[in-house]
Formats: sequence, C-alpha cells, structure tokens
Amino acid sequence: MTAIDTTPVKSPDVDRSASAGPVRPRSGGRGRYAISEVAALTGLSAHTLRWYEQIGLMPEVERSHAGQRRFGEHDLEWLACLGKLRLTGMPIAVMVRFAELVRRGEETFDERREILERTRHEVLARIAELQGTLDVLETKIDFYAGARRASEGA
Amino acid sequence: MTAIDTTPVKSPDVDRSASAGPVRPRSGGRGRYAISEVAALTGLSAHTLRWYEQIGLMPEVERSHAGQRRFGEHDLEWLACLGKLRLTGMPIAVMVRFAELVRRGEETFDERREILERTRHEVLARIAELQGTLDVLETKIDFYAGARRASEGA
DNA sequence: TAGAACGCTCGAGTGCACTCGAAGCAAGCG
DNA sequence: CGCTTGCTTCGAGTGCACTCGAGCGTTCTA
Repeated sequence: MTAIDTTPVKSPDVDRSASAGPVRPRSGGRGRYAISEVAALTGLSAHTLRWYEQIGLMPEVERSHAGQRRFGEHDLEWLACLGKLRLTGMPIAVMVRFAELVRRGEETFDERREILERTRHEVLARIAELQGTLDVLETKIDFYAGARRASEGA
Repeated sequence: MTAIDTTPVKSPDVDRSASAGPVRPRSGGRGRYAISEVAALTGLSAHTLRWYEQIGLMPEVERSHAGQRRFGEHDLEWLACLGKLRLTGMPIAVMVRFAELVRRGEETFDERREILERTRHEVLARIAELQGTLDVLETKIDFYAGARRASEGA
C-alpha cells in the first residue's frame, strides 16, 4: 500500500522519439537505467532530467558508487505520469506541487484529487475551445477552396 | 471582392473580458475606435495591440490628425480572426505570415488555405492528445476517490 | 483653461520551460 | 596508458508572447 503513490498508470506508452537503436542496460542491475537511457526512452534531454530532479519533480534518483544517476522502473513510471500531466498543459509549478504531495504520502490523496480535477476541467475547457476554432477553420478553408473552384471552373 | 480578404467570420464573438462599463465611441466617426476601446472590446492590452501592429499582424491602422490610432470595423473583424487563430495555438510567426498573405491579396488564397489546413490538423492532433490525457486523469481521479471511500466507509 | 486621463515611441524586462556550455572527474575499451 | 564517452555542477542563454516603464505630447472634462 506504500508503493502505489504513483497511481499505477502501467501503460508503457513511453514516448520513444529521439531513441536511436535498442537501449541496452548500462550498469547491470535489474531496471537500473543511466540518464542517457532514460533520455532515449522518454524523449526528454539529460539536461531536462537533471533539471526535473533539481526542482523537485523527481523524488530523488538513486546514484551509482561513482555518484551517477541510476533510474529505476519506478522512476520511469513517474516520468510517464509527468509526461501525461505535461500534455495536459499543466504548468511545471503545479507538477512540482503534485510531486511534493506524492512524496508526503497517503494523507495528501484529497489534494492530489483536487489538482487532477481542476486539471480535468481545464482540459475539457481547452478541448471545447479547440472544437470552436475547428468550426471557424473549416468555414475559412471552405471559403478558400470555393474561391479556387470558382476561379478554375466556368 | 476586395474587402473580403478577412473571410467574413462576422460572428461578433469578441471577447468582452476586461471591459468595464459600456464602450462609448471616443472620436465620433462611424466605427472609429480608440486603442483603449479596442482593448476593452478584445481583451488585449493597448500595449499588445501596438505590438501586433509593429510586428505586422495588423494591416496598418489609421491615425487621427494627431497620430493616434483609430481602429475601424474592419480592424475589429481582423482582430477577432486573429483571436480565433491564437486559440488554435498557432504561433505568432505563422499569424504574421498569414497576415502578410492577406495583405498581398487573392493570389495567395492557396497558401492561406494550406496554412489553415495544417492548423486544422494540428488542432485535431491536440484534441486527440488532450482526450488521451483525460482518460489518464479520470483513472487517477477515480483511484483517489476510491481510496477516500475505502478509508471512510467500512 | 487647468489638470486629469489618455496615447505615442522606444527599448528593456518578465515568466515559462527548457537548453546549452564550461570545467572537471570517472568508466571502460583497445 | 591513452582516449572516448558520459557524467557531474553551476550558471548563463534561448524562444516565445507578451508586458512594462520612461518621457513626452494630446484630448477631454469641469
């Protein structure tokens, strides 16, 4: 009951853009990924990954004996979660807040839910807005297409 | 046939946010609006309106004898159009390009249509993306709501 | 006609989300 | 052993879309 802080969005829909070739584990250990591997897997740059940790978006990544980051499966899942939140347009500051709540444990479930519900409303509003622009766009496209037909035919 | 460069999106869905009280015409002339009036009508700041003109987003606003801007109905329609394009998420640079094409006249209908079609695709993609995040969001919200019910009941 | 309110230009500043570079240490291969 | 590759920290730079301020002229209202 303590490991499910991330809400199990197990879908490995990790965005493989910028990945070149198969990712082979660098430092043996089961699910221990070097930063470059995680960069390849997530599409985020190594710089960005370090920055995420620095600002408190990552819980605190394990280090190798030499001090290098070793990301675990758990970290990858969390990054996938962050990716989804980022897609909603959620500002980094809110994601940081959310990450903080996750670190604090189960007593923050309510606030986490509130954040997600607010986000849901914003996403719905944005979708409606975009739907509205679609109508305008299509009207205009039809206008230009019509103008083209008119100047060609007859 | 020369006045319809804007494509007549006549819907006066001008966003009246930030408008305080009724807008009374400042400098008499039929549909001649001062910058503050246009700001109130569109929700854009006077600074932003000047900046839009400066970067070539506005065709070139008329001036009073003293050099103050006097926006016409045509300008308002164009601003409404820009507002819609902005809602699509279109970058300013593309809007500037579009404005330039509008100034160049009817021979640019094709490129205008292309821009709008590209935009339409992007909007559709963005909507799909947001729909995807909605699913995740709802799953997580349900999880937290469920956890709350579990800790309260039984 | 005084004075507040408004508008002008030009250039600098802001906030966001990265993105990059420099200097230096560490790992691992031939 | 030397070399490439990759990692570290820190701080500065980028691109976008505004946003603001200074300093000065104009216009409206009492």
